[in-house]
Amino acid sequence: MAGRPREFDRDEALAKARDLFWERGYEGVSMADLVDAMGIASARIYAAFESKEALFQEAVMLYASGEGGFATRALAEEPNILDAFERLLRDAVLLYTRPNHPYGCMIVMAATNYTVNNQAVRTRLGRYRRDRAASLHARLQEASETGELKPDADPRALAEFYAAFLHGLSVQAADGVPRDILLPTLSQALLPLKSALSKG
Amino acid sequence: MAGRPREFDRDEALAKARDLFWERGYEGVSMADLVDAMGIASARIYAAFESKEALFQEAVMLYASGEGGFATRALAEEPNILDAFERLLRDAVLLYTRPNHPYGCMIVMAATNYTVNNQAVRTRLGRYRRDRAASLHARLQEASETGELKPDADPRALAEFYAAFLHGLSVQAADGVPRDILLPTLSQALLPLKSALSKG
DNA sequence: TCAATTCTTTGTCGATCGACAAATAATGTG
DNA sequence: CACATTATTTGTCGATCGACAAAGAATTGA
Repeated sequence: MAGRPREFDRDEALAKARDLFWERGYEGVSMADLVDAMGIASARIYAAFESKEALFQEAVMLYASGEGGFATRALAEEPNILDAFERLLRDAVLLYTRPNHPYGCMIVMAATNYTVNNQAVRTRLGRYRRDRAASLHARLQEASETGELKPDADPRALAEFYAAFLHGLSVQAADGVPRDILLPTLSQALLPLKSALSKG
Repeated sequence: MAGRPREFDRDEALAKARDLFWERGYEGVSMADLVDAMGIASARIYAAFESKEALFQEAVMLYASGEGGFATRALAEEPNILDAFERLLRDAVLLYTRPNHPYGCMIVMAATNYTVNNQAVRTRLGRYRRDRAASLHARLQEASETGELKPDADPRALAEFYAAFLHGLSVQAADGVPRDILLPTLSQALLPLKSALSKG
């Protein structure tokens, strides 16, 4: 276990790949683009990351465990469900409209188009999106069972409503809708949850 | 002004191209795919439609003036704003989850990823999406001025909220979320408008 | 009938796609 | 030191991309 040491910073290179995929999507980024952005020859990329698809996959995981994990964090850390959703939505807008970063959510934007070869890439991101909807549902279901929500509240409908809204925020942001336009939509978006609360 | 008559049905061929672009997006469809789906040689496609980009453009216009025009129709035909938005959202879900058709909205799905060459395609669809948001805004603004909405209602925030939700519905549908899951989210989504109504 | 026009057939073009082979260089270990 | 191991350099591979050139076929109008 020795060998010549790697001369570039693997994490740095991965972050640059993530940003490029985030902005243009899997198929919008060519190996030549990656060579330019990462600053290393293609053979080195293959040696370090195996393939374009594996590199993309790792870049998505970096995103999901970093900035992209805001939903998981808000749901886990906020005991009050309204606080959780307020924070979650606010963090989403702030991330999707962050200056000097690609607009929108990487997991929503990076693989909606797909050639036949790359259907697997799209399907996997779709699964991530469904996972997020499922975690919203789980939190709302829990709130329903603990009495945080009214007995007649519909956790599933609320979950899919917020999942849809989150995905839509990403499209809006990617289209250049600015932060100060998107933030005021959140008080609208929170009304369904508020009217499902027991003490509201 | 004569010449050999065209042997294939141009409208039929265009509709097939629309369906393919709808399902896989601009860059997800190659000329070879179009040749297969439309059943005509590539030189004939170029003779009839000029280029892949022009064909895509025309396919988008076909979609927008057909099934994709549900929002325009609902806003124009329903005098009551709540009726308009109820119908608009319902039509969206029905279209996006229509059996034997691609899922989701063509204008939302067909060009979110883009290589540098095709940035123009993406930008144009983004403009269409902004136009739809603008038409929602116009209708809400009108409702505000005629007193259909409360004086303190925020037409812009409502418009961007519904634009985002519509875009999100498309992502959800494209991920395979079924119609009977998406329809119950609409009563949630209508709450913000209902609470902005004057007589509510 | 023939000239002008338009469509269809056939084949191919240069560019780019993702991916790798082979040779060389740099490390730790024995 | 020699050796095994891993990284880098350099060049290139076959496949596919969108696009079109050239020639033949079918139509209308003169």
